[in-house]
Amino acid sequence: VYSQAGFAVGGMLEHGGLTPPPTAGQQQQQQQGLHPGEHGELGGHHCQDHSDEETPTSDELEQFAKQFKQRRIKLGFTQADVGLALGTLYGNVFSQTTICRFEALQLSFKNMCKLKPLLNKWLEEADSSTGSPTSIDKIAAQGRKRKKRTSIEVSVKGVLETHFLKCPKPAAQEISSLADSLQLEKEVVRVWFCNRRQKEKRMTPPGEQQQHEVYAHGVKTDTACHDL
Amino acid sequence: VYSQAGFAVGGMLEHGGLTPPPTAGQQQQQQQGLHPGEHGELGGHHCQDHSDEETPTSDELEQFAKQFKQRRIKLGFTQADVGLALGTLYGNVFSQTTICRFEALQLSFKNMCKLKPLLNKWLEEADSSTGSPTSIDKIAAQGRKRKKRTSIEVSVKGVLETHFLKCPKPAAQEISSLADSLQLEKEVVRVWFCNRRQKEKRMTPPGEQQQHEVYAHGVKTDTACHDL
DNA sequence: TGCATAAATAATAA
DNA sequence: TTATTATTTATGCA
Repeated sequence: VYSQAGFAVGGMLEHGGLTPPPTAGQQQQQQQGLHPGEHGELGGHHCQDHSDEETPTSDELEQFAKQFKQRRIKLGFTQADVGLALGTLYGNVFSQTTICRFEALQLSFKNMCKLKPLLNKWLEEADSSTGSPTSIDKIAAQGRKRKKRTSIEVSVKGVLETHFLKCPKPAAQEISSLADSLQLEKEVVRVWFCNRRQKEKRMTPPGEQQQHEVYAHGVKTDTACHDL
Repeated sequence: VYSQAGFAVGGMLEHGGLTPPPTAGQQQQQQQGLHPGEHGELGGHHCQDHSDEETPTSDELEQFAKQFKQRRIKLGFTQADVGLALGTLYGNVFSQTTICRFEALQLSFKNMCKLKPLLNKWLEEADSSTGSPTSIDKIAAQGRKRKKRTSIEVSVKGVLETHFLKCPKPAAQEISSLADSLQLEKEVVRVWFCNRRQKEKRMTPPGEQQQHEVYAHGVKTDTACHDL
């Protein structure tokens, strides 16, 4: 295992993990505070994948975790898949729970560090051997009768959500173009809206409405959501 | 508290960072990513795009403004949203008017140049992190966190269990009254039954009775349990 | 740490 | 559309 260079990290990332202290937590703006350290790293010098076999910084871990999740989803694996794969691949099985916690940065720093290289390795493998029976592809599965559950990326979800707010019931054509721009099957988008509407209905009745809506364009527009 | 990992901003590379799947995808893979026939320079998918820091030409500005607008819309943000976001993100708030003028190229050249990098940054961020609690997406109403896991008391569980045995699939109304008498949210009860049925299914097939030819679709013997 | 299960959500059935 | 199922993710707790 990896010896920790002198690193007095104790119960770091307890709950909020690496999340910085809730600066002036009033309002939902609490996420704003984290700017002191991130600044201009944007899309800059991260071309090469993490080659940190050494103790990474919290930031790196954060970055990695996020990236990891993104790619895992994109590749179509579940947390459980990964946990299992780690077992068959490197001898250490992990529960879905653990993978979940890793992605959410809810493990101890030490733990995160220990897991990172393994996951990174898995990622590389999964990434390159998409399709080859090497090991990971349990995807093969069997003749699924049911369509494999699509995993929609967070960012994409955001877009959908936004659209929903503007127009909860888009016309077929709108769905088409939306699906097109998001590179999703039209059917997937259609279903998403169906489910979203259902959810809305389930949530609404309980009276309680969100109180402060940050400068919402709150005009609960009628129905005709034209445009585009 | 569940302030789920805040994740630093960082312009995570959408999919250009790690090894691009060279395989001839045989997997349904729904390619997330750049939109087909559109531009190809926005978003931080490059390792080095310093080109934005320097004085752009009028043409570049025009191009950018156009693309910006397009993507802003696609992402579902209003000009006002952007203006505000710039404030919370980088310290400079701008009015909707300004953003509008930017998009319409109605600002002075100098002004345009000053704004461009900020907007570009915003775009990258919005593009890659829609959904993560970064900041921008607050707007996308994505602010709904996961409900805190309800803890059902043993005694209450007992009651539920009993009911389940009598009727594993209660109607909405029954759920309501049950929830009412147990002082639980209706939704919680509904979900409980859902999960309970799931569990039943998992447990029922004693042992591994996976195989066995195609038996005509299960005889949905169950039905509403109208007996109260 | 992981099990058991609550909650969330994509896909289906009716 | 509504009702449910099937699958996944996230947590309380031991």
